[in-house]
Amino acid sequence: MISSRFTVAVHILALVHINNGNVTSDYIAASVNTNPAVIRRIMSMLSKSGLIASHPGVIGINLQKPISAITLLDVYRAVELPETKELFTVHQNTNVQCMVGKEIQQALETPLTEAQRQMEQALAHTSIESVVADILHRHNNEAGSPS
Amino acid sequence: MISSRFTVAVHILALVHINNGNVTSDYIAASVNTNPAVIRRIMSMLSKSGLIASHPGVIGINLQKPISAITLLDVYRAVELPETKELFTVHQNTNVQCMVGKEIQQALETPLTEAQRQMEQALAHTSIESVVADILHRHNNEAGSPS
DNA sequence: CTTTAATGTAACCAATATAGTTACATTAAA
DNA sequence: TTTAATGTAACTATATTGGTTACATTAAAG
Repeated sequence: MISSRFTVAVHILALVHINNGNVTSDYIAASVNTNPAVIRRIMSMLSKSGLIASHPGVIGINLQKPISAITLLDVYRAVELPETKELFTVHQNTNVQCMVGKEIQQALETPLTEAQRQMEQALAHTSIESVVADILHRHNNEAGSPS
Repeated sequence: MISSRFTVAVHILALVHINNGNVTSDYIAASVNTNPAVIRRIMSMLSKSGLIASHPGVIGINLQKPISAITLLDVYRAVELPETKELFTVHQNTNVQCMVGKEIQQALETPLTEAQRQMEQALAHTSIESVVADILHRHNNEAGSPS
């Protein structure tokens, strides 16, 4: 299972974009319903990946790329797998005296890498801009009369 | 990250197929290099999903479907997400007073479901039969002279 | 019938990941 | 100088994973 850091990070970026960067970690935390330190921890990961920039003592979070150029894949890579890069865990230290134990990792590499690639390509097809557009669209529809 | 139960389960099925079902959990554990109880725990999940059948006191594991009809997706679903079914964790209990907090889960559902679907479809393209064929192929190539 | 050996499963344990929480140093604006 | 925000560390609770031991159940072999 992929942790909720990912969707929280999308939440952060949506708020940053909608408010033109004028948001604090306290404000974001109130929307996410968690602790400001949790938000700042995820912000740190987004900063290290070059998606946002912020400064101590200064209100405001600056997107480092156009919102239309930030995809779900960028966010996923920023907050999940910051070092490992692999979606699937392949068991190691198998018995090389056995043919299956000797070859299983290599035999699985191609199909598992391809599965990960397909998932990542799907994430790459959606920008944060379109997620925000969907949020605004849903909000406007609900804000209208219920007739 | 997806746990190694998945690749261990593939390992189990490969050994079952290659040995025509005449394998014990001790034998499999020696190839995987783990404890027999770990193997039996995963076997239990494969049984509950209808992929294999076995019986106390009896050596032998019976595939319940043709090996060519068992895909990596079948195995993945059997040993991962036995109840939840969702690859991504979406944070809940967000602040509905905020537009983003109110709509974020719905806005993410389509792209995340699609990403999961793409990954699963990729897994569905590879059968255990083809994994075993790859193992045999690699084994035969290496077994030959190194010339 | 008895012995043997295998599966099915429960009960722990250690290690790790996740998310929440508190605290505080650093920084810059008012 | 005061205020307030970020950056980060430390600690905790919880859940997951994988390893381990133990044992009841079962069936085959002798």
